[in-house]
Amino acid sequence: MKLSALNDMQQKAVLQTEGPVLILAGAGSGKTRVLTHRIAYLIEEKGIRPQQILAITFTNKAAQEMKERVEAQIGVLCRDMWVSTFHSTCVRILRMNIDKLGYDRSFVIYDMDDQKRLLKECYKQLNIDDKAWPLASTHNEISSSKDELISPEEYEKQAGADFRRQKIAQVYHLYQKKLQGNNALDFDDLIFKTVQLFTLHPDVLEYYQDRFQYIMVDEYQDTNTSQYQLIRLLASKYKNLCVVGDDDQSIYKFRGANIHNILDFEKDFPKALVIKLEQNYRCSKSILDAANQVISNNRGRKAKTLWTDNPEGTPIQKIETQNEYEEAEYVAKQIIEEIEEGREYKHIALLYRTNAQSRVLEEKLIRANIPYRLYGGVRFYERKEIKDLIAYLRTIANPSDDIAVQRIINVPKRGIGNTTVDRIIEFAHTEAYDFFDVLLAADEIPVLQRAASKLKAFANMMISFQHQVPHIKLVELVEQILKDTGYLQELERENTDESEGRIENIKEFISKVADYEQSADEPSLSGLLEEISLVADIDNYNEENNAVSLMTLHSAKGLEFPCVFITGLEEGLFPSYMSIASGDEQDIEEERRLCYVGITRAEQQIYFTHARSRMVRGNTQYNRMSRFLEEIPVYLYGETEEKEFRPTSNTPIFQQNKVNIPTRKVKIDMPTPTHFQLTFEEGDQVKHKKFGQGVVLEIRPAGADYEVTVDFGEKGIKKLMAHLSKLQKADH
DNA sequence: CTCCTTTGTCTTTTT
DNA sequence: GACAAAGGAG
Repeated sequence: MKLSALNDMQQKAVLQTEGPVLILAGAGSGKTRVLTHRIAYLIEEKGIRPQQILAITFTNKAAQEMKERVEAQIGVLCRDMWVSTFHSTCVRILRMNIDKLGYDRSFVIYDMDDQKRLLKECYKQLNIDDKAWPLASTHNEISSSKDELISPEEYEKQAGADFRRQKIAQVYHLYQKKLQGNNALDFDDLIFKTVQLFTLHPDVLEYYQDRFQYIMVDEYQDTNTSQYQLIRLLASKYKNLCVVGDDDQSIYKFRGANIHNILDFEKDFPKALVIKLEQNYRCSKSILDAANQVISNNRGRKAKTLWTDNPEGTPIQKIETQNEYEEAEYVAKQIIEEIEEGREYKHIALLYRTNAQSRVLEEKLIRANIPYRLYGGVRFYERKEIKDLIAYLRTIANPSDDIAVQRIINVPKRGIGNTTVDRIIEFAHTEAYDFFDVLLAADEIPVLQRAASKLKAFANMMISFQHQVPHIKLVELVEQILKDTGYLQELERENTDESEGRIENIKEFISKVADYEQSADEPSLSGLLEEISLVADIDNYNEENNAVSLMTLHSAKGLEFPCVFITGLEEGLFPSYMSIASGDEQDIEEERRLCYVGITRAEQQIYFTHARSRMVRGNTQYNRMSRFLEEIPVYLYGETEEKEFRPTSNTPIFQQNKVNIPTRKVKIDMPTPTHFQLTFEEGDQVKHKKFGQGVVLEIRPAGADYEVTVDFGEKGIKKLMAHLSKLQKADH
């Protein structure tokens, strides 16, 4: 086995196979290489069997790559080696054992949307007003409690006399009861229930301890308490635990990530060997310097200095524009320049803090005929038509899944309205039936008499699908559903751009099902559903596809690109308004780490852009340049510190052509009028819905719209966006 | 029961 | 601006 390709520290990390090891791996320091070599070394030199190894990665994509790399290196397939994410690992364990916790082994996994629906149901049943108790915050509280391994009972105990927390405890209880009744787990349950399984059933724990004698965890800085406990339990017998992480890249606090897991590793595992990988192989010197300068403003870090032998490289670029449209135009123009100088599309990434920022960028890329691919945002499996189809599949796989049944009971329309559905829920609840069972017994229930025939027809159709499952292929099942329910027919009848897009998506879904059926070891309906619920969008990242990548800074973690644009570097956007307003320096520090992650994605070239004004949620904001850019010393920006970009009115690249986006249909509503036609001028009388009639004092262009100052007399002088507020010219 | 319009809230980030 | 929920008409 060749270790000569590794530096001293990397070799040390590979060779120390026994006992607890903490690898502090700076950005671009070759940690993936270390991990794959380590696994290969375990198998080849130490004679460890692949099935004794468990490696946890952050994404499915990373897992797959790591496995392939190991297999390529040792020339043997390792089918029994578990390389996967926390969630997938837990699902695998639970599928074998969850009956011990009173669930059925064919449980389904609820995504965010399902979770919210179920919560809403709880609200209804408990008579809780979602105005006074925002759904999102309740959901958040329950989710983070689960991350902290706090059960409903425990939560209630801790709530004490606190009214708010008592109320949430009530919801949490019911929510959990309903999940179990639907034979469903949410994301957080996957980990929580596995820990519970291990704590309540030591024999099961011991089985997995003996099986996984060598455990490795990547991106350890982003593990939360429940994940930590899971690993601690699994590793406690043999203690061959190797964790890899970088405290400077911890960016998932909002998801419960506990940075102390990595900061206190040596406390938890006293004899741990700590190895620091400090040589960066990825970034040019300028880029790394910039990143180091930014992150040096954080306190409470593990001491380390990331350095590189790489050349200085080209200076980093900082560009200011008037607004987000010009920012996007600059980016598009600059991408074209990069391409002309020989860069490939797939080597360019466009990063931003919030998903909402992608729209304007997409628009300009399309006009400039630049192929791109969008990751995140509205995910493929979250689209209405896809979720509908999945709900059908879920109903077939698990009729107890009330949320799925309710989603599709009247999609497409079969004359089963809200009133009927409410009555079914009511009845199911008082008599403790599954929603689906009520459908079958509808004609015996007085309040459902009128709808009974429709309900039974629906239920029978689902049952007949169920009977078919063992005999036909999954693809055929999906096609059968589309046909028998009339779903496809209805879309075809609509015949709009939108419905066409939906049909496209359905076709893509079918081909994904076919892919699954071909590639899976033992394809099954529940296996398909599981895969669907656990894939992240980034898992579909594909090098083959020669297109610019657009994604949030969070999604970019673990990836690298020769050329990176980070857009929207403005106070209030990045760092986010929330982190500034909280007044907690720790929140700013998390944003700064996110910035650090962003910068260190770049190998050769990085561009920072910020806009003086930007539309956020319908109104224009004026933001100062981000503090993070102030933290980068001037000399790194090259000769000209700040450049300003001014588009010329007829920049040739922005033709109105649409471009075909290769694989995924991206939802964009084009074209957005660049020049909104005003029907009035200064001095005219205009009408407004709320304020009535007024006189136009001033008109200023702002993005695609105009900012108009109007004197509404006693209602005051207002600044309005002409298009947005639908200002109309009025006669006297 | 369905379709259409209006209203209000919202967003940081995601397995 | 986007989307869901609520309200009103047929």
